Amino acid sequence: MPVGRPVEVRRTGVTPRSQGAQATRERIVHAAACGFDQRGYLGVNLKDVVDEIGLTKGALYYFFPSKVDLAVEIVNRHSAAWVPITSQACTPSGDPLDAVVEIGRRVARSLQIDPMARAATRLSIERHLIQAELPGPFDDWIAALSRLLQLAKSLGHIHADIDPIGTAEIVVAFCYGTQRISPDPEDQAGLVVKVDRFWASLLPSLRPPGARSEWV
Amino acid sequence: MPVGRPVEVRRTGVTPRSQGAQATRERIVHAAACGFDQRGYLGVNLKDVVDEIGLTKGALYYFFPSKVDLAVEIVNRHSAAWVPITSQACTPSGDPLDAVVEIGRRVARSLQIDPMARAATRLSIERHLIQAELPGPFDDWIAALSRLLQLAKSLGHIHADIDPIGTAEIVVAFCYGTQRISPDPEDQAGLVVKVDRFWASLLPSLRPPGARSEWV
Amino acid sequence: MPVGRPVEVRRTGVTPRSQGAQATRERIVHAAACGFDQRGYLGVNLKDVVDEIGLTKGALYYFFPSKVDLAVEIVNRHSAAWVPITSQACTPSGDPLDAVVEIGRRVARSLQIDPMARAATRLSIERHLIQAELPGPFDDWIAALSRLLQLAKSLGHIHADIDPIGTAEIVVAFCYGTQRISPDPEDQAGLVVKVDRFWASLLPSLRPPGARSEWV
Amino acid sequence: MPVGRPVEVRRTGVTPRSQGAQATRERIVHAAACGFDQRGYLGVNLKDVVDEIGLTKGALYYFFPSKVDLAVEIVNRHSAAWVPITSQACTPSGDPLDAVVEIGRRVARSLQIDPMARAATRLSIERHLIQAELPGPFDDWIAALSRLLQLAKSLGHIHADIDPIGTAEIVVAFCYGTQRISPDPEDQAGLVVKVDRFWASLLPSLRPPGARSEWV
DNA sequence: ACTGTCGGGACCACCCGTTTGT
DNA sequence: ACAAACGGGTGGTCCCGACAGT
Repeated sequence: MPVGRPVEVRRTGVTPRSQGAQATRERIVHAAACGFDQRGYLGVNLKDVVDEIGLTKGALYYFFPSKVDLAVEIVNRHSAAWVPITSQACTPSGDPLDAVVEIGRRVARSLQIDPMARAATRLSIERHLIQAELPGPFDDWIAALSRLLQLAKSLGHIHADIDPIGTAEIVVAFCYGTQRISPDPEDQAGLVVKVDRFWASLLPSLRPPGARSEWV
Repeated sequence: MPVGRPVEVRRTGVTPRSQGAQATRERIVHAAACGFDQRGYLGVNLKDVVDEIGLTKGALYYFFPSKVDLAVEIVNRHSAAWVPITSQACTPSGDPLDAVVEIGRRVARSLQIDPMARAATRLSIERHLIQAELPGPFDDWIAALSRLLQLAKSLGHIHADIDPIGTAEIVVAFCYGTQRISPDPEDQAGLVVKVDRFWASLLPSLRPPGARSEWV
Repeated sequence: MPVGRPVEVRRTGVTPRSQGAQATRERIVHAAACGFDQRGYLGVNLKDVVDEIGLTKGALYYFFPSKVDLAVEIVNRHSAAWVPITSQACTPSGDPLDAVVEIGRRVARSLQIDPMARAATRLSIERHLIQAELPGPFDDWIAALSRLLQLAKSLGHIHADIDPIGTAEIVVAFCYGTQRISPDPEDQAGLVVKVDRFWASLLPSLRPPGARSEWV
Repeated sequence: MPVGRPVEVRRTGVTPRSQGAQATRERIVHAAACGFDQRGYLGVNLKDVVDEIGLTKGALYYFFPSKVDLAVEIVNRHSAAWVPITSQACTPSGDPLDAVVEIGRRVARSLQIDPMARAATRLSIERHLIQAELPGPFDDWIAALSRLLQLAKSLGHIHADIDPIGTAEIVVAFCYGTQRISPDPEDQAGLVVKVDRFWASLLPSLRPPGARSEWV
């Protein structure tokens, strides 16, 4: 129910602060996302979130009726943001294997630079601790990869005995594991680099002899 | 009255009466480990742990003065248990690459069947939420893999341009990610299978042309 | 909804709504002071304090993040309240010995009628049980008395061989001991009377022959 | 060292450890008394007491069914120990005023060197925190002083308008206050000195003109 | 008789998500 | 949008007791 709000506000002047209200809401979501990313759902307490941005609990509650609503908003927002990433590369033109790699790079970059993306994936994985219906993590990503790999297989770009779903899961698991295993949470700069290295190791065994692309 | 200690009360001479106490302590550690594995450090509350095994907070306090002591015990116990796993395969005899794969299988099996191992790795990764000095996760595992890969490289069993440390990190990240990403925490039965599939995908690109082993 | 604040909600312009809040805070401090006075720091449990004034633990936590904060507030408040008592009588005009007696009477009256004063002195003395930097008890009182006695000595109002500091300590020790030794904590009505009796016994031996004042 | 336990031990040999048992009991009482003296009844926890003397809670519980029993034992032991102090000086021979002073010195010395005495007085004063029937503090001391002062008055050794009970209370209050007010609990070495100084200040105003004794 | 192991249960300070009035 | 207050926990502490060894 917090979502709706007609943003058209439009002059009036009666609600002079609703302009800054959206910004405030944004700041709340961002601060909460940083917390969720680093300490998880249970590790975040709302007092710290609002203290960090100079607000009070009342202000937070004005925008989000509860803590779970905050989590839901972050996850939903992330799902929406990832739709283009996982879908746009699925064009029939071009090598589907290149699309697979490209999607991986985009996801890695997103996780690397966007605390919201990291928070959303973490919240998805911790969703059994949150009393709300949250989507599983990486579902659409795995689906997109599977489709592309299947396509590549039918085109003969990868070995016939490759399991698309299994391979997709390998990729996703590696990516998530790499992000979470980092000893220093701030040192996630190398995620894209590591993903590239991963592909460099994996691709040769996917491709049948003779195939070649700009990767590796 | 607890459960039925199956142990035959062997008179080893070591603390005769502590037999039942040790069993109790074991039950506490096990229950706590299951909780930490599934819900993380913050997601576990001690009341539930002791309720589950029919004890009281007082009993728990007798064995573990605090929650962090429980976590530390679990992590230390796991570190000790993994030493043989990560070290014994490093014999000079045999293909080091086989040793790498074998270690991975053992680790995977350990994570698959042993809640303590899962709890310990999770606690290590969450160690910034726990005020105690906890070792980083998988440190020794990565070290062992790196050494073996370096050895394999010097023996010419893998490509000359393979980065041992980077590859080791890939393996570990994949393994951890696979374990954590599972939608159903109980359905971790497939971990070993997935790891095998992972190796099947990765090994061909590591080996130089002509090399062959019983794997793949 | 708590009780009925009797205060007439004067629109002084200073923090309009904090009117009731200040009153609540006052009630908390007062109830806590009564507890500390009668049962000491460890003898007070916060639940009883808030129950007594019809509040909840949350309300207390809003004003005082911890029990020690409550103690610190009480001690600080008392220190501030005693400054005029121990300093205002130090005027050059008049007999310094009269000032000494007068200060003693005021302190006694304060301890007799003000639970906060009693609580503060008790907390100061128990300060090694409280993890906070608390001032020692009666420090300023002893200092003021010493100064006055020194002055009286230099004026020849008391014997030349009187030790100002030692005498000041005697007075203070007597006063504190009398307050604490009372079998019935409620029957502290006689403190001023006892202090007067004390002075009646002590003064004659302080004064050199021939000196006289309105006391005794 | 307190009273005089019959040390003759009872040959037999059937209870070989009862020798050390009494010593153990003594050590418990002593350690507890030190704790009660410094931190009060509530400030002492039995675990620390037994840890300090290398025992376990079970051992303590064997000797003292509960914490209050420990306190009661200490208070009773002290009461017995003080009987000679407060009574022996009441002989008709000699100046009763000297006896008053002498009693004060003995009490002061006892409080100064004997943690058990300090603990007992403190426990007596805190007796409303302890669910047990404990005697009030200093009762017999005040009674003895009152009697002596009354005698001195009837003998004309002190002013006719001196109130024996009131003066006794002054002395006791001063003594207790001095002991408790010390900033450093270990620095109670000066108690006897301070008491002497107190008498030096007080005695001249008690004695009628012309009286004299070895004091002051 | 004396001592230690193991465990019970109540309580406490503190924390924190939430809500109301303004 | 904030100040004020709620209330249900949570981890931790501690006094105590039941036995089991010596």
